[in-house]
Amino acid sequence: MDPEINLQDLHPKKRWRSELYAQFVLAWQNNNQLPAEGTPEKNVNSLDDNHQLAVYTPADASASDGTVTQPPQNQAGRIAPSVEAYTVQCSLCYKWRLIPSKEKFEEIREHLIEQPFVCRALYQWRPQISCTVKTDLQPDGSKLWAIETPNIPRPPPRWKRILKIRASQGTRFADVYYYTPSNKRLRSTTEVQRYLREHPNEADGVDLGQFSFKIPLLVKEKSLEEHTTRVLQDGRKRRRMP
DNA sequence: GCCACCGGTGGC
DNA sequence: GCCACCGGTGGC
Repeated sequence: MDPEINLQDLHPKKRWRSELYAQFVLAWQNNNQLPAEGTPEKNVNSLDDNHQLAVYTPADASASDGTVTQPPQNQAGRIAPSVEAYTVQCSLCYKWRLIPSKEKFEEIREHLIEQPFVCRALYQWRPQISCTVKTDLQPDGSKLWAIETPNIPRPPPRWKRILKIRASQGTRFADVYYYTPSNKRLRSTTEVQRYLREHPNEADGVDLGQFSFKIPLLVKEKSLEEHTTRVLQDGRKRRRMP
């Protein structure tokens, strides 16, 4: 039986903040490490094969999203980074757990507030997992992290939600796009609205509430630790950091 | 000509 | 100041 935290005990604001720990890990300069096409990726430090984690890589992105076959380049020839892994922080022990797939991540994210993530939720993939197992990943200066908004709905069946990191860090660091079942790219709720109106055959059972164009908040690893510590101090002083 | 990408801006 | 939205444009 999973232990459960009592959300009622937390001040709403603190509760909100304490549940913010669904995060992307972004690989910033992974262009030198693109795995050969079709090669399963097993690069996650400190994990053994039993864990069978699939890390979200550029190669995976091209396979599952069908949107890119080559790393995109901007005018300067720089390769845009892409999301390398998805991780969620356990609401009990605060350790980071890698999520085996983007789809699973979206599933967790969708209900993160009502169902805070706990290590044991990964039981299906990692039978030995519990809060006593050491953290999957530690901020080590090699990655960029971005904090997701909790409770973003999963995209409708056959639709895909893509976070596209920009190659040049100008006004914003990423964009969210939705791809329709017929692979048309939409970039705002008004475009979604119009598309659904003009394609009633694809609009069945689909409504605007299922879409969110919110991009995650980019944070430096250092800030991430400070942020985490601060929230811990606010919310649960007696908990130990992983 | 198309479209992916990025910057600008208007509304809040 | 933030962010949702979309126009412009450069590369293909």
